[in-house]
Amino acid sequence: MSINNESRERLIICAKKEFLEKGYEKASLRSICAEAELTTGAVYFLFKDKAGLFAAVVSKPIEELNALMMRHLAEEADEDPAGYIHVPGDHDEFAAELVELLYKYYDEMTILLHKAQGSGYEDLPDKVIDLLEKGYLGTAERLAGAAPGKRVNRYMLHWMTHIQVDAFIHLLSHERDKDKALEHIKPVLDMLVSSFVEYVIEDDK
Amino acid sequence: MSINNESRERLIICAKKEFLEKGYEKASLRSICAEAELTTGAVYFLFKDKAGLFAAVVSKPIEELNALMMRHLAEEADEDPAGYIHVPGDHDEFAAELVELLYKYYDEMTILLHKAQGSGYEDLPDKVIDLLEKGYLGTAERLAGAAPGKRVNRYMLHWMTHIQVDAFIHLLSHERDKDKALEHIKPVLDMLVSSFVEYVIEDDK
Amino acid sequence: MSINNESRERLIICAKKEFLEKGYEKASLRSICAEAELTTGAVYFLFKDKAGLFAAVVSKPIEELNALMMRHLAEEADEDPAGYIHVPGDHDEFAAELVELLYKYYDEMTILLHKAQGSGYEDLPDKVIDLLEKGYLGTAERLAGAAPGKRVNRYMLHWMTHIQVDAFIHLLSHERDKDKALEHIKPVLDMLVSSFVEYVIEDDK
Amino acid sequence: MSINNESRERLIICAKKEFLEKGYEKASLRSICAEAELTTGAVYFLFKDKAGLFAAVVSKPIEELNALMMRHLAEEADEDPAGYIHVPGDHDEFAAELVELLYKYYDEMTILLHKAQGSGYEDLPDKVIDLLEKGYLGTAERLAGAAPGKRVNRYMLHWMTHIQVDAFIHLLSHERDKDKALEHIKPVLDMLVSSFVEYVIEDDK
DNA sequence: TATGAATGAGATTTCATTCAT
DNA sequence: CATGAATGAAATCTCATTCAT
Repeated sequence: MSINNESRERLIICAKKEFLEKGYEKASLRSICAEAELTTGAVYFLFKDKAGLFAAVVSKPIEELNALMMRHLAEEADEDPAGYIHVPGDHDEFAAELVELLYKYYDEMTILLHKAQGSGYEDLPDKVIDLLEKGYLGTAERLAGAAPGKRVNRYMLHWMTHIQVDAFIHLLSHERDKDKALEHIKPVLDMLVSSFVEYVIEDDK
Repeated sequence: MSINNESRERLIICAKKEFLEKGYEKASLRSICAEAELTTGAVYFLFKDKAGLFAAVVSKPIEELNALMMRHLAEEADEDPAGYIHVPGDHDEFAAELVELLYKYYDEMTILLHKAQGSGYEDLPDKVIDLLEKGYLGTAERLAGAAPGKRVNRYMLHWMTHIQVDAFIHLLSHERDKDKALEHIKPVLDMLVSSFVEYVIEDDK
Repeated sequence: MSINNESRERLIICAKKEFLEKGYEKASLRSICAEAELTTGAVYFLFKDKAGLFAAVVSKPIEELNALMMRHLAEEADEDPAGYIHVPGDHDEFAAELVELLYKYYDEMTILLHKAQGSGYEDLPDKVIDLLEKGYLGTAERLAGAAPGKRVNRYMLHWMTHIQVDAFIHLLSHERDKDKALEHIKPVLDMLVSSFVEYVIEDDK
Repeated sequence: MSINNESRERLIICAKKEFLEKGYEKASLRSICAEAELTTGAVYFLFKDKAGLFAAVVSKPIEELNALMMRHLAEEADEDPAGYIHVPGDHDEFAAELVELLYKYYDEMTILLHKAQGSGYEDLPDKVIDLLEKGYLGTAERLAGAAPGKRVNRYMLHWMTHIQVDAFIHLLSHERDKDKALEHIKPVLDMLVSSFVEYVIEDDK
């Protein structure tokens, strides 16, 4: 890209710190710039505005997260519905990749999850949930279709998708160590997968 | 004394609206007062400051919530551990009361859950989780103690308490109708209670 | 006076404290009234306004001080000019009375001297100096008139009156104990009286 | 850099005027900025805050005053104690320099002496007195040591230092013309120097 | 006598943003 | 590529004062 990435990067690092401490709205461009030994004008030259600076901090993690989600969803669509018969450890691979990503961008994820109010990115979890829910809906319908007298409970589908996402958010908020995180997430996923079939697919009427 | 609470109440109503729209920090005393047709000075006379006004909006709901939690916890402590063997519909009574309360103070609860950043009340869910977790730990230990070769998985205990609380938050955020909410919450609770025994109580080592 | 002096007096006591701590301008009627367990309205009923409350705190000490000054000046006017020939201990009597008064109203005097900015009483020392200077001018002129080739240096007269007053202010600011104060003031007065003759009465041309 | 100090200087000039009129606390940034045809934000950019603006007004005079004091004290320390035997006109040189400085910064000095309450600079005279007193204590002790049966009266030392400083404050407050001021101060200094030896050095017990 | 309610004006400060250079 | 200067709007809060009751 540009020749002098130095100021840009210094600004991103300092912004990350400030956003993490104070949240998007309370973060002060002045403080960020003072820390980066630049003036506020530089932000407007390099990033257009405060929102642009925030985007520069979080966009790469978001893109990688999106890519991972899409791959996960595509794989799930290819799967045989029978695969949803619960086998403990099923989703370990995806979970491992996700955890890897989440902890690689620990600060950025923390900002996105807890410090993004007012930034236009505050609804990332909701977006992820929507995305996943659509994918899971296909699976659930195939499952329900294959069993007579069954149908999908849409509220439970949404909620279970929600707590699945929440499980990772919770993990990130409560466990700073990646390896311990991987240990924690296993029974959680088992529970989620097993409950999915039992509570999302309900008796017709 | 204060027979004439009119201004006070007008202020609370307008504040509720503003907090709901903009969140605690972005809420403007000026706007609130303009809407209530009073000057900002009136806020400082009637409530001490912005925080005091916020407290006036949310304190009653919080107190009632706390009282309900305490009662719930006390009842649970009295229960026979055998009671935890899952019978669908088990916790319906408590759930019903809780839903009743949550929807009675729908706006206030929404504010507390999503719009309280910076107010000193932002950690209400965490506090509730802590409270419940302590109560549930007792139950879980009695359960584990009664079964040989079992022990409590503390991370799962915390997480399951977390998603239980989250279940109600989710409900409030996604379903405006109280009766539908009651329908939604039933299978959720069933799942929670049943999974609790299975995943919180794990094999020793 | 009025039947119920209680509120009035409580207000005066609390006001004295507040003025002493914060000075006239920074003193807050609200704080004073809160401390006195009354409302601000009471001040306006009992004292007209903030200035009136201040006056109520300081007027008695001022009156007594004025009375003492007048007496001192009258006595001095009666004196034989020869009396100004310096005899150490000369003015001890007046000094003792003044010190007595100053320390009887220690708080009030402190307020008047250091905490009265903005109250309309900030120039008390100047007024006292003016008063004394007029009296001393008579004495000085009689003295100069009695000695050929001598005249009064007006600037020195003013300055010496100034430091005489200042001597008492200084005393009050640096010595809380009345008896020690009386010890300190003696050589000061000796110096002042002796220098008076020497420097206020100068050679003609 | 700052070739364009225009706003900064306009602000300082207007601030000086406002502080002189109303004192530090009552001075209004709004008024200052309105007069300077700038917004209050400019003050916060150019000086950090109200205190910073005040400092910008008075810091140079203070530094020069301090430098002069130090030089005076250093010279005095070098002097032969015998030098204290009173020769009228002794200290004229120092006095002349001091008066020069005081009248060069007439407005700033007036602000510092009478309008600085609340600014953190209100105790300038006390600081000067402390500084001088320490220097004079050395002189007084050498003097007392050289004469058998004599000792230093600390209260008189402090008070005489106080009135020395006060003499210049008095001068500044009562005489706007520098040359007349120089005339006035001469006999004052004579009196001070001569009384110093007589009243600060007292008989032992 | 005194209260409780409210005003209205003012205070300092902070912020994102702009723009000529 | 970045600075330095400045804006303008908004923020919370504090105060002396008033007045019907």
